[in-house]
Amino acid sequence: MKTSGAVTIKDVAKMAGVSPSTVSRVISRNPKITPETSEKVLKCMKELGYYPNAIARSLASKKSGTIGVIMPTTSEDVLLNPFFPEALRGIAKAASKAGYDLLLSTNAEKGEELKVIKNFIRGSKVDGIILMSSKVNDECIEFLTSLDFPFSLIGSPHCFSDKINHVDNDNYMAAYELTRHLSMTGRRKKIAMIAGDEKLTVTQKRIEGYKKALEESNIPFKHELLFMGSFDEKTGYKYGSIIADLDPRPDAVIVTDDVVAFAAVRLFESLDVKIPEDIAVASFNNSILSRYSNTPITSVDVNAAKLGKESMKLLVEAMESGVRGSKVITPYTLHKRKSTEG
Amino acid sequence: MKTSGAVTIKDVAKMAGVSPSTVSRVISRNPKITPETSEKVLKCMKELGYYPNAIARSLASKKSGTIGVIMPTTSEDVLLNPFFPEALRGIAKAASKAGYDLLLSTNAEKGEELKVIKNFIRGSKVDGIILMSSKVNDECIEFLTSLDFPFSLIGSPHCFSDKINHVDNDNYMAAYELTRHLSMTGRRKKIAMIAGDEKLTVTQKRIEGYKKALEESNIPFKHELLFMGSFDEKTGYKYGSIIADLDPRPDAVIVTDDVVAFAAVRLFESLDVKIPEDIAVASFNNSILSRYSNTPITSVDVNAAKLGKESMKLLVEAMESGVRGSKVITPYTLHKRKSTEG
DNA sequence: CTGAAAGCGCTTACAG
DNA sequence: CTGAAAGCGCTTACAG
Repeated sequence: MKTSGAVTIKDVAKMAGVSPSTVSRVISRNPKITPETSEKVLKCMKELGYYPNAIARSLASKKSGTIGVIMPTTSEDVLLNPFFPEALRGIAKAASKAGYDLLLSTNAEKGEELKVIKNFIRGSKVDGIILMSSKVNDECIEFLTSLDFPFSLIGSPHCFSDKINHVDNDNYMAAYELTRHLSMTGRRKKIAMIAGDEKLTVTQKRIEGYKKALEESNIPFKHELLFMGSFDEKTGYKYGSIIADLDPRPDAVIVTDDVVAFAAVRLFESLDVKIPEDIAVASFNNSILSRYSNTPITSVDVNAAKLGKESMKLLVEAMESGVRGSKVITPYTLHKRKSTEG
Repeated sequence: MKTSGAVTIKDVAKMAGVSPSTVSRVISRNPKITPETSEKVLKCMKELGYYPNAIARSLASKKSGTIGVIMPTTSEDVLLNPFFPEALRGIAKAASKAGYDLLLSTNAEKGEELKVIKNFIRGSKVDGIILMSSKVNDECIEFLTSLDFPFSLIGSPHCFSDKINHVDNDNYMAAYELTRHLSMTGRRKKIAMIAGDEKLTVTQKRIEGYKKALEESNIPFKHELLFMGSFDEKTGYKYGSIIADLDPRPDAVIVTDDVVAFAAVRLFESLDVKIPEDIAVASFNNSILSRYSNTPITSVDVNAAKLGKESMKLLVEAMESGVRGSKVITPYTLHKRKSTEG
């Protein structure tokens, strides 16, 4: 590691005529230092072009000033979907404000998250961790909880939610509202759902909200109208075509992500199934696709950047004040568009 | 920093009946260690649940095993555009393979990149740096070069390119080909261009390629048909409307990014300017928008993930073998779509 | 308010 | 092939 001249605390101390301890105290703004000495030392630091060695500092102080960010492994999630970059941006901004660096998980292989976390923590590389997605029975959550290591979660934990700092939208309500919107705008026959990976807690919440809304609309829930897929186009084409072929055909479908919804819409249109006349489509994430598609798609904006920002705030509280079990619910926004017009 | 038990090298040494030095050598796979001792030590490490402290290791060895990734500051660039997340993904995968962690720049404010870099380097936090975008007269490049600190650049440097490791597409050729494609499909009147920030080297290259193609097509270059904007929708609407109003109206426009192109296309269509009949549109980045827009847009895929991956490879060579001035040109792919049909 | 000393957990010439 | 010792550049009780 080049340190460009490698001016150390000793050099500064010598030049300022004080001890290294004093210089260290000046760096950490210890209030006991007299303004005069502080000023003197600061001047020498500037003159010598001194930068504290963060690594040495970490070792001595047991604090790294760094946050580990664990992204989901499957690259599709990250690439196709603006959610993760947006959330990451929110995290980065908040981290910068709070004075933390971000260490990214680079686990190329699926299911290596726990390994990465162990490496981060046991290697003393991070003071806290942000988990960017939330699975059912997540071994990472379990591990971090058992260690009482500071972390926060984007999404909702499957259990022990009163012990885990997390930030989420009210996905139950969001799905409920979306489904109700469909039934209120005249879709009362069959409302299908294309959901995501059932291991994700967000999937479960949305399914619950969907069911509840059906119930209140007196539309019976039917298993054969609930499809589980991934956050990709293929899922949209596949289930879109199945839905289009059903007899009687559903008059609405709620989809868990815009990319999927968009693919379904394209498929419907290719079959000359009209949107919203023949079938209404409502979705999540309010990506650029949903806004600007040929047929603009009704979508729920989950505000990923806000989720990221809040997760960082929670983490700071967890690290600095030992807070556990904080829960923040972030508002979502329903954007009604042509795809569900009544 | 919790280290969960905090088993150190000493504990392992004691248990194995060897010196800490030996344990250290086992960790770093020093070939001089006999297989027997190595095995014995390894067993003890496992038994004690020992994980090396990466921070301590960094301090002693002067190597951090982490790479600093400097993203551009303006959040728009990162959010609206799949380029950066995709490139980051490529970097992450390659980093993982090479055994490096990734430290992300979290500079919230514009123009803080140099500060972040200094902090990373002088704090000994990183062994190398990847610059994700390339400006003219970039003070970061200058600083890193003057320090001879290992780094690699995504994009092309403005000068000293034989001293700087970088990976780029042939943006000159890409713009040339795109423009030629327009003229070959019958657009011979006026071909406008909406380019990006003129401080970016990529902008300059693409303008050159555009000019060259015009020249070869015997279409005079006109300053008033070259517009400089940002990578956002506003730019597309703004210049799209100006272009639509020109008399005579250009019969084609080449745009530096899909988001911008898409906005322009929308604007044209709102004015009943037909695409591709009245005006052809060609663009860069091959995002989901360009593929699935109402009117699919011809676009150049720059293969951001590949750029990221290659930049990491270059950096590894720079760090481990002292390589400077390597240059990798990554292939692009031109996807011809309806927006430029002849 | 400041300094001397010990220590954070490793690595690495230097001996042997 | 292995060990003892010094050192990486800080921080932090402990004295005074």
